[in-house]
Amino acid sequence: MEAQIKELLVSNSQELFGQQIPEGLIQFQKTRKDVEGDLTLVTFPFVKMLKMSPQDVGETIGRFIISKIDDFNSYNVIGGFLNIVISDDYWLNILLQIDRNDNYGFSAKNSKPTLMVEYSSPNTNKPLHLGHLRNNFLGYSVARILDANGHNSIKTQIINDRGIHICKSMLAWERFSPINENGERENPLNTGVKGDKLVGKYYVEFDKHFNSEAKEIITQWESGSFEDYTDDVIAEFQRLEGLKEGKDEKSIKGINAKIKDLAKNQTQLLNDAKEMLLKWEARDPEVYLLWSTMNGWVYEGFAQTYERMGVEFDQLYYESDTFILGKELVLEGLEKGIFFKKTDGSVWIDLSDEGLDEKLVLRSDGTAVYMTQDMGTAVDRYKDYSDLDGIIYTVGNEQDYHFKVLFLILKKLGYHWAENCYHLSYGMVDLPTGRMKSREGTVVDADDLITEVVQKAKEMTQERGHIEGMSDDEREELYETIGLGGLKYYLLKVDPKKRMMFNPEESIELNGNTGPFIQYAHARIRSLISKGGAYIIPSKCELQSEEKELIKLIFDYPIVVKEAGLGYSPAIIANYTYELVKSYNHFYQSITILGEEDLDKRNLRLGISSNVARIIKSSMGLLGIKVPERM
RNA sequence: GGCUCCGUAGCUCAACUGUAUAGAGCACUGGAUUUCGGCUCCAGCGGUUGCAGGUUAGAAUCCUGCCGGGGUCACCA
Repeated sequence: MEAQIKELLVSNSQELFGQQIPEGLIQFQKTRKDVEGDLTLVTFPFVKMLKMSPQDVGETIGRFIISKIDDFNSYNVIGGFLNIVISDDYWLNILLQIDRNDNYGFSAKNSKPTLMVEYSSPNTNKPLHLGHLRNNFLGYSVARILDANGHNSIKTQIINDRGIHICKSMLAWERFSPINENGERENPLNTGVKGDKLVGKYYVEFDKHFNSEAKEIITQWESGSFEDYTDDVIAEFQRLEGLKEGKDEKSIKGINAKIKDLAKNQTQLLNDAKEMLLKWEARDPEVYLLWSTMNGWVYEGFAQTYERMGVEFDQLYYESDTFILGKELVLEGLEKGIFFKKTDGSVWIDLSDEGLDEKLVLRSDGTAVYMTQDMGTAVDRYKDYSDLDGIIYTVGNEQDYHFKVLFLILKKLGYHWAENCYHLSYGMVDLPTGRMKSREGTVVDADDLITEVVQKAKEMTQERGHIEGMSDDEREELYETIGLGGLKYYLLKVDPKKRMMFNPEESIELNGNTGPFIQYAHARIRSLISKGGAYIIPSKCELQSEEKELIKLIFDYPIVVKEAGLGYSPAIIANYTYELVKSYNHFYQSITILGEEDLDKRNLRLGISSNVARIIKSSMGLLGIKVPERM
């Protein structure tokens, strides 16, 4: 429609305005709700060139296109806005076409390049928390949105299964886990504790011992006892102590933190963990067995959580596999002169030309860091999928710098596809009390939260839901659908890029801009449809404003899907669906459907309702949210 | 401190690539059911879009400065 007007104006501009007008001048926008019209042309841009008032431009164009295009009924000009009213027949025809289109809103499958979406990628030594929920829901939804746009998405994650942090939990388990009467140490089976939670417990355990050992060392130093420590360390401690002289409380706090770091580095425990990492990289059988056993527990625990969350992965990557390739890439880059080696043997890249600084890519002891394995992983993925066009990394915005560097390194290594790598950087989830802090015990556990919202959904549904005649299994499934629907919607409705506030009470609300509100609308329409029976959309029928409003919204769906894909933003879908539902509820409240005696009108309203329900189901599906038939 | 992101109603969030009177939800106040599912709908209340300049016919949006907040600048991941 817009293209048609543009064409018409450009080709007739001599006749209309006595001069050629550039196409760029013709700008459309949506008509305001309180103004009559279906499409609005902005006339301000013409004013300067044509030396006409915005109103006159509007009148001229309005008169002209009304005479040329049959579907245009009338127009009005308000200031610099030309509002065009399109005929009811046109909208009816649109609805008819949409109704017939089974794949409405979606592009043809595999019509666009293959893209990989990485999300989740948790540490294997901590259970999943609220932040991971945003990450998982986001990544999974983006993958579905990309599929809807015709891409072939490969959902993946990188399992952080190696590194010093893993060795910490392993060491702690080996040292501090109690032995039961059967001579076994704690495991998920003999404790009944979920695997990821158990390993997480030992990571915390490590930290406890680690800190107390460091404290002892500081006490020792402060009492003037320095045997067992190198001159460097002693000198550094004394330098830091000296710095405290005459400083305010805040600075002293900072210096004390540095002293603590220094002491931590002297602990036996950390040394042992480091040694374990070296052994692991050398594939020491004993360490390897412990490692694979404990990781197995974690995976088992995570799998349960993913299952309940309703997310899945097509392909997994393990750092324990890719870090070696990363190391090879470092050697390669070293030969090419992209990286350089410091005297202690550590390898770096100098990015000062790019306005960044030097970045470590390999430790002096030859072990890999995060960057090393991320390089390896990326290259590995392109090896595995020859048609892979790009990778979308769903990772929090605290890693903006990391990805900037990673993509730059890949580019410097000569991988042209680095340009198609995109960091889907999302904001942190804050609690009303502030940021989640493990030390302060404010971390919201994913499993607990899900259980809580499902429980709440159960209470609410038992109170006022329509669940008579449902089996127990069906009921349980419904509670999951509503609880998780609310949680997902709550986390996805906000622009991913933005930091957001998680209010536990609000997240289980059922009114207003919430998942259950939308789910309810769907269930209500489905109930209506089943009572109303089949319908045929009439080719002629006068439209009421509520009906036309809905057809226009339905008509917007494909554009919304496209925009959500281009912006990697489920929030665009969520906000659209909410608008649609609000508009439908208004319609439902003010217009009789089944009681309507005029068959055409009844059919039309059923047709609109049916398509609204279909889009709710489809769009919520893109968010990974199920919608029930009854609730 | 350098780099970077953000400041919109009491609170949580919208506002496409600049455009008409900056919109929703929650909260608060008042209404609606001879009706198809009231987890609904309607109305009211609530704003100097952090501040000050600039660009533009037009700025929440673009530019500059300031104020306030987050993130990051690890041989952590």
